[in-house]
Amino acid sequence: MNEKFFDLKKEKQDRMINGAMKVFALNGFQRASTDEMVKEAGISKGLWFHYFDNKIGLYTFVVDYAIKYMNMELSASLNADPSDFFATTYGIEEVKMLVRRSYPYVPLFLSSLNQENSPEALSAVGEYITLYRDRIRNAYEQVNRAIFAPYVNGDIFDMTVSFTMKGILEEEYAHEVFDEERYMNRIREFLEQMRAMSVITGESNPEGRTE
Amino acid sequence: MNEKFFDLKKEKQDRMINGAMKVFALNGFQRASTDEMVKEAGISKGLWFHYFDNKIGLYTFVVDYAIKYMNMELSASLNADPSDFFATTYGIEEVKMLVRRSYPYVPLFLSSLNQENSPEALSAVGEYITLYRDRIRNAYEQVNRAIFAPYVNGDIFDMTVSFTMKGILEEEYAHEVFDEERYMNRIREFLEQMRAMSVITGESNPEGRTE
Amino acid sequence: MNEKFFDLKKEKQDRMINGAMKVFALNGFQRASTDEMVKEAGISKGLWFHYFDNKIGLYTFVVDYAIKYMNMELSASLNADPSDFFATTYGIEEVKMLVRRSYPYVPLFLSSLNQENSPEALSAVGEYITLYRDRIRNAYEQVNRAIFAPYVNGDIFDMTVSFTMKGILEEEYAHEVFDEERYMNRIREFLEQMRAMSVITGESNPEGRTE
Amino acid sequence: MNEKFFDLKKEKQDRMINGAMKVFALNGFQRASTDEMVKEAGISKGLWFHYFDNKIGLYTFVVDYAIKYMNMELSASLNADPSDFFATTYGIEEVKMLVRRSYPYVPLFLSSLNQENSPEALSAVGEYITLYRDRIRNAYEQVNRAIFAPYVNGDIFDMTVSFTMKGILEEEYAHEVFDEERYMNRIREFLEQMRAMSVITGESNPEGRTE
DNA sequence: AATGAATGAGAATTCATTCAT
DNA sequence: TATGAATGAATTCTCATTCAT
Repeated sequence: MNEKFFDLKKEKQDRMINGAMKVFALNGFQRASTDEMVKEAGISKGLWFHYFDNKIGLYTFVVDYAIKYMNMELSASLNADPSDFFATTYGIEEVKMLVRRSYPYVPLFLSSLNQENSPEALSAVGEYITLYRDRIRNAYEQVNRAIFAPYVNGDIFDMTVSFTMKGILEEEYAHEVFDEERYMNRIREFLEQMRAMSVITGESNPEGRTE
Repeated sequence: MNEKFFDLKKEKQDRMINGAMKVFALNGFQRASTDEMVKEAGISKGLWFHYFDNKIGLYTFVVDYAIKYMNMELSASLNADPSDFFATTYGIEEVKMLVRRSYPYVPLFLSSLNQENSPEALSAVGEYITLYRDRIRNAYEQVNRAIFAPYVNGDIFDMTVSFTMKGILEEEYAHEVFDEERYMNRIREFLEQMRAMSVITGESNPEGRTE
Repeated sequence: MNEKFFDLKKEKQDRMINGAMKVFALNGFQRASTDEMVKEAGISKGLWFHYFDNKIGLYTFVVDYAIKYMNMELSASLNADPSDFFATTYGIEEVKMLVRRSYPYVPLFLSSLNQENSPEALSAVGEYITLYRDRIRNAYEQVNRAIFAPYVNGDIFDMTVSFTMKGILEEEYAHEVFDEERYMNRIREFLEQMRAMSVITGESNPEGRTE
Repeated sequence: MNEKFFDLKKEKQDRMINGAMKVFALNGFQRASTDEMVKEAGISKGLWFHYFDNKIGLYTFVVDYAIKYMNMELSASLNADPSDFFATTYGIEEVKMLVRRSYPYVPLFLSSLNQENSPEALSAVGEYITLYRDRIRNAYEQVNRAIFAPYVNGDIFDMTVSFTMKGILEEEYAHEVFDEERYMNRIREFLEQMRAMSVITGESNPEGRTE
């Protein structure tokens, strides 16, 4: 990409980033149409290719940007009790909602990366995704897993939570408009049920910030 | 479509169906390329359009076929304890694996229908999908939900199970080759943990066929 | 072409000839569709190519056939006063209607040859058309042109008659069904007016058979 | 169509219009090949579809253009004695030759519209053709038909003239190059003979501008 | 002789990318 | 910097022709 992109007015940069992210998130790499992105961003096609050599270059940039921004906000704004699994999980979703204010499609876009199956896109993007996964893993590092009942396998539990939340996110994004409150309610209810099912009675951390 | 398709040798029919299903499942309706399907099936492009008028016609046919076949096998081969949630769920996955023997991409294809976002594809296919959802709902009708702990909300629980299993399925299909044993192991472990977390102690149906 | 065509039952031969002629007449050489011809004739595509090597071969055969048949009927059934221009002209149209009974599209097909602009078709067919033109010219050989007023140039007059009759023919064929009576009425009225305009007063052959 | 077409250099617009008109005129709507038009116009296929959404869109545009241009020139440059049938007819042909200087295929194209038999093309184009027919009819409104001999039926006469002139036009366009002088000579000779045959002796308007 | 399944070159159309202005 | 006209390879679909049965 052309570094001069960053000399553009922030507002224009963001229009371009949001346009690209939206179209990529909704269609995947291959099916995403340059014309549509350009229309979303309100700029010309020529300019697009002036800053980003080609579609894969733009994709790479946007992946990088989304992940760096998300990771940054995780570091800046995630302030849940780091020892509590559910508070942490809920807090991460809160951060996603925060990010949505500036970049409405970052959460869906990050989620869509898992389904990407264009080999070209995958090979261009693998290392960035690792950055995000590591950051998330890091957020869970101080989680106290002693609260869980003995029959709870951590890996399976984590997988259950992450697949389900991914499903909820995608369902909510499929609506005409994304209803943030409704989304957070669904997440909260889900997490509460998961806590009730997994935490040893009497120890179920009552201060867990999931509400 | 041209009804003479059914006069073809079964093996050729299946090559065509599998080719179409694979490419549709992996790419979605729009991005799926006729050329690729044709190559997968080892036939000529012309023949494709001899039997199916156009891409959407083929898609409709394949959706119909996948769902009818899956529903048929559910009726013929699902013989788990119908009152046990986990046995039923596991049994359905066993049926999917059975279907895979003849049509390797039916499970992924059915799962992919949820993500389809081409309006053309959706409007052509809506009613068929309902048939499948109804059949699945029907399988759960006799499930005894009294075994669940009072803090277990049925809708949230079902959603958790279905999103997670969808996730596992897609992850396994993303591997070079689909390892059936590994897939069923993951499903079993997951369901066992869900049972352990949700069923009232002492009633946890010890005969539940999830192994 | 394959001479064995003539061993087929006459009725089948004619179905094939009529089917081809109709589709060629209505669409021209290039646009004429093999499928349509085959459907019109009620036979299989394979058989078509069994008797006629390819489209141009069939076209050549049909042109040849139409012209030979038309010329034969001109010789057999044209019995107007050969010295009278209008009687002869009208008589030729009567022969066309006669031919229509067996081969409904011969008249239109012959007329369409003038508009053919596919180079391939033209080069394959030139000599046959000459046969027809010569036969028509021959029919006019004994016409007495002394009856025409001095300001009537024969070439221009002939051209006027032939272009106008071609136009009428095509207009009538454009109707849902070809109305023979109506067609012959239009021809008669036209020829009568032409006679009134061109023949020297007082000599206007009152027995001229144009009705 | 894309209105920006009109921002192109006039010369390029005309190359595109002429290319399309030529290929449509010679082949009819269906058989007309985009590749051929593109080659005629010396531009790329992509550009074609950048300005005109699809083949029928281009066809509609070209019909509209040809008719508006022809009607405009009829209003601007037809200055024959409006009461004289032959002068008016000849004048219209002069206007066609004038139009040919800018758009060589307009006359043939307009003539070809009568033979169009693609339903798609016909339904897209019906109203435009009416505009042209009305304009022509309008040109004949002041014609004095009292000069004609009593045996001359106006409808049959008009039909004779129009079919014959259509025939001459198409014959001349069938030559390698269109010889304007030769064409106008044929038209003049034809009209003179028609006048001699139809106008009452002694009144034959001697100033009629057909020479 | 007869069928129609099968083929592949060619048609219209889309879309990432380039380039003159 | 910014535009959008221009390109051509790829895509969906058609059709004359071939070939196994």
